[in-house]
Amino acid sequence: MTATSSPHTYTIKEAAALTGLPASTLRYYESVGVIAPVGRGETSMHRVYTDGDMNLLVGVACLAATGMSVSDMRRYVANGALGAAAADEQIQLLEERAERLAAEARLIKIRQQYVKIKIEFWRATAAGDDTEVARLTAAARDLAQKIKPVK
Amino acid sequence: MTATSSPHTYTIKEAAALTGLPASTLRYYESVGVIAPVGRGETSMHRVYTDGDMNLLVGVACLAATGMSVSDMRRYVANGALGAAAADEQIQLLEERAERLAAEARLIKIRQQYVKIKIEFWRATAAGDDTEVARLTAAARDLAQKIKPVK
DNA sequence: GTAAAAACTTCAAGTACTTTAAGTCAACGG
DNA sequence: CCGTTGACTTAAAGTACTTGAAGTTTTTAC
Repeated sequence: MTATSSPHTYTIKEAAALTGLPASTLRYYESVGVIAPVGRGETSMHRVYTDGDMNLLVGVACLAATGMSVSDMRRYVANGALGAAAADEQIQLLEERAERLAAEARLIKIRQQYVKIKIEFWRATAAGDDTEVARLTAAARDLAQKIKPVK
Repeated sequence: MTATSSPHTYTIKEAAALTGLPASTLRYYESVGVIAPVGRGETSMHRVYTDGDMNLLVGVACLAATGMSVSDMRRYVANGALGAAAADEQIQLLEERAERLAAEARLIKIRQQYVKIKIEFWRATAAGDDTEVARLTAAARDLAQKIKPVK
């Protein structure tokens, strides 16, 4: 490795591009304590993101994408600093995410079926095929019944 | 119940599941005038969604999914652009929605993998298995790369 | 039947960003 | 050196839901 360090740093714009989070959201997460205050430029007030910051932020972006709340993200990140001691709680937070994702996947399948039926419905409507329109309307209604067992 | 009539109506919960919009959002859209006030039960105050309401709402859900603002949705619906006469446009919207749902399903699978890896990561951390921790850290990073382009 | 549970209602307050306003700082052309 | 362009800063206001509380109604279970 060359020399002491490759202290590669990123501007907020680069950090936004790499995490997929808007710059405004990065500032927001910092302001509400999801992440610790980021370092600033010597002369300017501009935020300077390190590789370590970027690693953390990529993880935070993933959690945000699973719908984790800001307060849970705050907990999760704080626990991350604690290391192995907090493993149990981390696992619990993650298992809640897994459950939510599974439920979401089930609903998406139903919606895909529903959208498919509706496309056929509008084609039949445009074609003036009243019989088919009635059949598809009933099919859509049947799909509603499938929702109940999902609970 | 005798089969004299098939009312083809939906509760707010069914409407929510089929449109993909939460019940609270359906009420909200009604309150801010994106959709006209929905019919109510004879004896109760409960909303009763007809097939016509559902067709409109599915269209609205498509618009919402593409990030259209509430004020634009209001104007769009008021213009009748989501009426029965606009079957072609409905189909166009629904096909975009089908694509979006497919993309969402893919994304959810990736997120499920990410959460799974993170759970394993914390289990390995708790067990002090440094080799496994390193492997899972790398796996999480690889997966993060897959998520970026989708967003 | 009656009684508990689940689903619905409104309204107010909360959440998670997002945008806007007003200003600072750094780089480039003239 | 000076002006202008553009990225950055904070703070406050705005947007689009979301949740909670308190109270009906409908469904379920005995």
